[in-house]
Amino acid sequence: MLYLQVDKVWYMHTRTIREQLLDYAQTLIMLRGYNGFSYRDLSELVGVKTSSIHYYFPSKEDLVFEAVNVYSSEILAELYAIDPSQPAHLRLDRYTRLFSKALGEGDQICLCGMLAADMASLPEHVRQAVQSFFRSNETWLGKLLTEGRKQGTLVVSGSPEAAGRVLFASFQGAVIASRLFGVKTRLEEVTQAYRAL
Amino acid sequence: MLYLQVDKVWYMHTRTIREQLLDYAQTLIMLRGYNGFSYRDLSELVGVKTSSIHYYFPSKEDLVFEAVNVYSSEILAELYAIDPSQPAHLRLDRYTRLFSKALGEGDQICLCGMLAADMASLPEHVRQAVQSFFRSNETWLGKLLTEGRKQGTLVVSGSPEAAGRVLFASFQGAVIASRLFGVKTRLEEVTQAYRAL
DNA sequence: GTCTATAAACGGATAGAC
DNA sequence: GTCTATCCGTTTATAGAC
Repeated sequence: MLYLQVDKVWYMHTRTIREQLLDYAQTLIMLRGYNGFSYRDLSELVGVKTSSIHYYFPSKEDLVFEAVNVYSSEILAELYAIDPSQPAHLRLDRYTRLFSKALGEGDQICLCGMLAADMASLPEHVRQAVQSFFRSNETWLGKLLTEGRKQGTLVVSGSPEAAGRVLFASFQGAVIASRLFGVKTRLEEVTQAYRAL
Repeated sequence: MLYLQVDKVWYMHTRTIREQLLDYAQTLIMLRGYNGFSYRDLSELVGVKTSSIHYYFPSKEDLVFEAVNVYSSEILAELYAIDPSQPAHLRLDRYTRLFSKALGEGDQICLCGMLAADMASLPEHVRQAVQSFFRSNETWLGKLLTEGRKQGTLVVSGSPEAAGRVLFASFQGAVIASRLFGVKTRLEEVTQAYRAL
């Protein structure tokens, strides 16, 4: 739920049409990918005509660009909100739970993982937004692994940068496999593989 | 190149229309996903009308089902052809090179990884074919890691089954990231992360 | 802002001639 | 087997009234 300041007073805010459109667009991309949903799908979910959607997002590329930026901002905000003073292995558990939310009801995958798969259909500025999301996660995980090794709770080999990239790839692959097999355990198996005995 | 025995004689065989269709379908799926290509695309690539494609593959689901089965058979044949008497870490390098071929000219990802992302658009028997491919790879990698640990060349933690699943997920995620960033190093970083010092 | 109406191309699929 | 012709719903997008 969002709040808006108008005339120095805070009003509770029911989501605008624009917000609803972005929200459902995110869900549909995570479910079926960029080429797997249409303005008609959104139209039926939100209850406006497809021509009204073009008022907010002139083209589908505009819509997906804004959707990926909103998604990225929200996830990264949660990521950077993880208390850095916590032991590394506990922060890794927090990250795993954060990533698990992408699964939704078990039928979704990470929006940026999906768009990375659909990249051949997407314009350059969307690629850059997705790359930015990947890099932020990879860097964060790389630092986490370095501290975990120092603290003796996580097992890492090689450079922290490369290890962060590999770990993020594992999570992306794991969430895809998790949905494919209809199980929730795949993400935790990734975490488990990095835990020191 | 295929060879066919006709009247006790081996003739070199130019690919049939059917074979070309399956071949290009595989490429298009690896490029753009199930919802990202059409019978028209195939029609222009092979040089037959779209109605002729329906002669071989009545529906698009028939086409993708056969494509995933051909792809799976070919990759698994190469996988099982890897000499089991070789040291585990060398077999892992062979696997990495095998998986790298999915990248093509750098613009493709693994067909089964792509279809796993597109799974919400696909029928149940395609899901089972993709699951089967995942399981075969995961099992093979799990055994490999077990032997690598025994031989002291690979670093693994936890059960071999779970480790195989995590490693396969890493490869799937790595090939997606590899294409996203236009680099070829991501797959090797995965291998590197499992190598004992 | 939202609608109706419409455009123009594309989607998978079928019938029937050759 | 391959084609022409066609069906009919879908898709993204625009123009213009309200």
